Formats: sequence, C-alpha cells, structure tokens
Amino acid sequence: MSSNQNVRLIDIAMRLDLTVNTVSRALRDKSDIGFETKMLVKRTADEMGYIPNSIASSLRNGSSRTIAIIFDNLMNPYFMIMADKIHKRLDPLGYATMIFAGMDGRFEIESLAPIVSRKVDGIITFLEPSNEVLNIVEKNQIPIVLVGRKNTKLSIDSVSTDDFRGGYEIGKLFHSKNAKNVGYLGAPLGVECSKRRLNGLKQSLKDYNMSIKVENFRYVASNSVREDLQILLDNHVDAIFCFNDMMALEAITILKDKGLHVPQDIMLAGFDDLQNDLILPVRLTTIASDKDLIIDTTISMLLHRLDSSVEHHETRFIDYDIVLINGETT
Amino acid sequence: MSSNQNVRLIDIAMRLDLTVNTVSRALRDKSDIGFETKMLVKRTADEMGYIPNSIASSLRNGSSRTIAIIFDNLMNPYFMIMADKIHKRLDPLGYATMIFAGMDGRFEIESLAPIVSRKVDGIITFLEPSNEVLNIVEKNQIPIVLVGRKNTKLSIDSVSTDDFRGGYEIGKLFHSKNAKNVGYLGAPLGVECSKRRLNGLKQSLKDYNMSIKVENFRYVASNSVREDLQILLDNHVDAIFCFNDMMALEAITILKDKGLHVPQDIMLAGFDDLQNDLILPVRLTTIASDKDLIIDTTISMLLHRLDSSVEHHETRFIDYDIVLINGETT
DNA sequence: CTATCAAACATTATCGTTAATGTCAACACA
DNA sequence: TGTGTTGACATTAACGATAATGTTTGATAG
Repeated sequence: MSSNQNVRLIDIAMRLDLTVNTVSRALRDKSDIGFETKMLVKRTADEMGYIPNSIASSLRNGSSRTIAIIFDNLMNPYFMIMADKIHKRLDPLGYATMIFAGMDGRFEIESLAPIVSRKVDGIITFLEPSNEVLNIVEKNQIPIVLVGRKNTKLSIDSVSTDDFRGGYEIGKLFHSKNAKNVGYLGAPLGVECSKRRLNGLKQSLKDYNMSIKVENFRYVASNSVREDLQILLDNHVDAIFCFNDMMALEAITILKDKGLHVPQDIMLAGFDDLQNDLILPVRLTTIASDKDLIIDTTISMLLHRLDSSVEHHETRFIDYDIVLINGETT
Repeated sequence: MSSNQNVRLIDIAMRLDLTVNTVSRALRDKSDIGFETKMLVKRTADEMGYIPNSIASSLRNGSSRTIAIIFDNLMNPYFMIMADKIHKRLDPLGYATMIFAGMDGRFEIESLAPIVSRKVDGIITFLEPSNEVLNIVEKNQIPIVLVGRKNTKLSIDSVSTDDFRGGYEIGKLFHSKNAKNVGYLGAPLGVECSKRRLNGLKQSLKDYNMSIKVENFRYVASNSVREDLQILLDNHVDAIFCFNDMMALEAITILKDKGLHVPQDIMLAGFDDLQNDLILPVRLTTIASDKDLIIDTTISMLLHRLDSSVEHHETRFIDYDIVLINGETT
C-alpha cells in the first residue's frame, strides 16, 4: 500500500538501487539487462503498483497511441455502431480511441486544435474535413481516413460505399413493387454522398420510365423531416427513399402518427442497415453495406499510413451486399 | 507554409529572438510580459500555425484535462445519450472526454491501467468498480463518480435514480390497468439497481394484492431475452416490467414477431425513457428520470472533487418525474 | 548621487520516460 | 601480456511546456 502518490520508475529504481533507465529497460524486456534483474524489477514494480505514465512516454516517443474519431453527433446510432467497431479493432492493437464530436456537420479548423494538440497517431473522420484542416493534418503528418463521405474535391484517403448504385437499386426495387411516384428525403445540400444516392435513384427512375419530379427530392434540414415529409405526402408519393435509416425511422414514426402504415400505405427505404447491429422494433428496407469490412479497410489504410509515408491518396469502395425488404432479403 | 513539421514554442522564440519561457507566458497572457511583446508573439504564433503540445503541458502540469467515461458497451443507446450529454457539458470547460468501453460488465483492475496511465483528471463510470479499482483510483487521487448503479457496499460518490420507487410505480400502474400476473425481465444477478427495481415492483404487487411468482422474475443474460420472455409467456403473464428500455425494445420486437401486440395483448414497461432523446418508432411506457439533471449533478460532484480533497462519499438521488403510458403522461 | 524598486525579459530546473552513449569488470584469444 | 569483446549496468541528453528564480535596465526616492 505504501505512500499515497504515484509510483514512478525512479521509486522502483531507488528501492532496488538501480538506475531509472535500467528499470525502464527491464520492464520492457530490452536487451542489456540481466535475467535476474528483469525478474526482480518486474516483481517489484508489481508489488509497488507501478502504472506507467503514458503522458511522459508519449512526449518522449512522439506518439500517444491514440486514434481520434470525428463525427458530428454522438447520438447518431450509425456513428455509434461504427465507433464501437473501431474501438473493438484498435483496442487489441494497443490504441485508445478518442471521440471528438459535436462539430455541427463540418470538420473545421477550430475543432482541430484539440486533436492535433493531443498528438493522436491517426484520425478517422466521418465528416468531410475542410481544406485547411487537411493542410494542417498533412503538415503535422497525421494519417487521416475519411469514411463514407467521399467528396471528389478532397485529396484524402477514404473508404466509401457505392452510393450511386445503392440509390439505383432502391429505385429499381420501388419499380418492381409498382411504385409510380418516388420521393427522396436527403441530407442537406452539400453532402456529396446524399447527392450520389439521389443521382443513383434518378438514374433508375429514368431507366424504368418512372416519373421524376424535382419537387419530390428534398434536402432535409436537421429538424425539418416532418415538413419535408408532409410535402411529399401532399405530392402523393407512394414510395420514399430516405438518406439513411435514422431518417427512415423518423419518417416511419411520423407516418405512424398520421395513421399511415409502411409498406401498405407507402413504401419506405433507408440506408445503412442499422437493424443488423441494433435492436429495432421495426424492419426497414435498406441498403446494407458491410460495416465490418468498411472499418477493417479504414483501419488497415490508417495503419498503413502510419509506417509508410504519403505518396498518393486513394478511395476504396465497399460493396453493399443485400437489400432488405421488411426483413426479407431480395 | 514554412517547414513540414510541428511548430513549437522554441520555433517562435527563435524567430523573434526571445526565450521559450517568454513566448509561453506571452501566449497565456501572464504578467511580466510587455504588451507589445504579447501582441507580437501572438501574431507570430498565429502566422506560424502554432498548436500547443498538450502532451508536454500535461506532463508538466500533471493534468491532461481529460475525463474518462466508463461503460461496457458503446452500442447501448442509453450510454450513448449519457456520453453525449457529458461531452456537451465538459467541452465548454476545456475538458476532453475519453470513452473507455468494452469491459464486459465489470470495471476491473485490468481495465484501469490505460485510464490511470493517461492521467485523466476524473472518471465517470456507469459500471460498478471493484474494490481494487477503487483503491488504486484513490491512491492516485483521481475523482470518480458512479452513475446509476449505486451499490451500497461501495464507498464511492454516486448519482442514482430511485430504482425502488421506479419499480413500485410500474407495479402500481400495471395494477391500475388490471394486470393480474406481472413478470420482470431483469439484468443479470448481481446488478444492484436491477435488484432494487425488482424489489420496488414486488412491494407494489404486495401492496396491491397482486400475485407474486418467483419464476416470473428473470435474471436475463445478455443474449437470452428471447428465452426468458418465452418463459414469461408460458407462465401467462399479462404485464412485463423490463430492466430498461433497450430490453423492452427487444421484447417488443420479439413479441411482434410472435404476432403479439403491446399493450393490447400484453403490457410492457421499461426504464430510462430513451424516446425522449432518440427517435424511436414505438412509444414505450417507461420511467423517465431527468438525464440532464443526472449528468449535471455528476459533473458538479466530479468537479467539486477536483479542487477539494475527499472527506466523505455521498450518493445523490435524482427523482424521476414522469411515467409515460404509450406516450401519454400519467 | 546612490539605494530601491519594478518592469521585462532570461536562466534553470522539472514533469516521467526513453534513446544514445559511457563505463567497467570478466573473459577470450594470439 | 596486452588487446578485443561482451554482458550488465550507469550517465547524459532529449521530448515540449512551464514554474521558480536571476538579471538587466531605467525610473524614482531620499
């Protein structure tokens, strides 16, 4: 139980009449230290309750063995699922994950200082970083990978699903179910992946000779799902593609309040397949990409950048593999 | 854009032909530095894109301005909501939040090293820490607050809801709705707060002369909701109190699969009121405690410990304020 | 005209750990 | 006998920021 303060290397060293360095090397099983000494040091460290000060070793090593995850809102289940998967992959590798959230949709320079300042070894972001952010990150040589929101204008490593094809398949599906008037509840203007999903949807509507009405394609602000949905209902849509499952869930909830049932009264589709990772009391038609593969790819790209320097940025696309209709695979 | 590496205090100092210390003090608006110099230093730091190395200052100051949040599973919406609230409160105070998860139900000594090692300024835990953990935390003088899982045997600051009364009210509610045979889907044995909720339930069943059958009170393992639920159905319960909303959601989903409707065919109640913070496509009968108040209380207790030393541990109980029945306040 | 003081900066030591060198005794080899 | 060699440890110098002292210059007081 000894004293009341932290045990440091020097405390062990003094106890054993060794130097700090010897203790440090002994604990990390380095060469140049006798077997007996190593054993003794380790045992003593254990007895004294030594816990290394990783702040100090981070300073010395220039690495904090921490990966930053960036997204705008902790309370979005999709991000949470991803954060969980990231955490589960990185933990065995000795990396802690630090979540930076609450950025209000944009990854700007103001949010960057706390991250860079903490000397994270890498950044996984679900938000498009601004160019300034990218400059600083590059200047500080921090590997960064963008997940799911690839913007062609950005020069950054990224992992993404095939948004266009996702949108296309939903349109095709709606057609096969005899939808005539399809609407889209999208992310706010400027979110590239939402635009790509919409483009895919439009293309399939065109290919299948369904009507394309611009007023049915909405850019939904964060708390205006209700209004945009009402507009679609006023326009008598019979099928709605939602940017993601969260929006679809909100839409279902609102529709239910209005006494409308899915899919009997109106068809609905989302994107992300949350129900695969979360318990949801409804079954959604949705685009399911392989989240584990997305995360595995992301992390391997990130770790790859950790030891090799940047030559060229690449984007890897992860195929989605199934579309679910009310729980049944098509 | 100057060089390719980090800008440090010494880089600014050399540029301006000042000492590191002067630059440091100038940037932090300390006394002993002339007004002109401060301005010059700040401007130069800005131009050079200086970002302080908080690892270094943490080492020097002995504080990382980081608060650790502990829970077992990132993917639990309740924790996520709480984490979000904590983050939103601490961020303006300059504290980063670091999430430590994946602990599999127990907060044991193995999980502690990475936390202590990082010199966090405080710990907010949603898991009961073991006594060893508590010892080490105290030895290292790290303030810690336990949220929602108060175990009377532990000497620790904590914030909790009145679990007993919550359970009691649900029983009372079931009685008012003419339930005759009430079941409980609880947390695994050993989770104190689940036991308290059950005790509350039992008490109300007794007070209202409803039948108390031990076989209807289940300790549900993480992935056996289905089996335990089936047992309750076999026992012909007409109302089920679930440990929390997540379990209630899972139960609803399973019941729906079986063609049973809530509340027509069977009554169901949860705990936490997730629907207040999350979009849920169902309305749950649930116990709603004031989550913001819980978090505010937690953080104020934590911050209080940061500057005053430990004298005595206390538990504060947060009242729940409403019970919802399918969305209607009782 | 010198002692006193304060403003404005410089020097030095320190946080805990770790990499790069230094030292020294024991032993081998020719 | 002298020259390497090696095992096992010690010494020193970082990492970047900051608190505790020192130093210088100029102004003010007596």
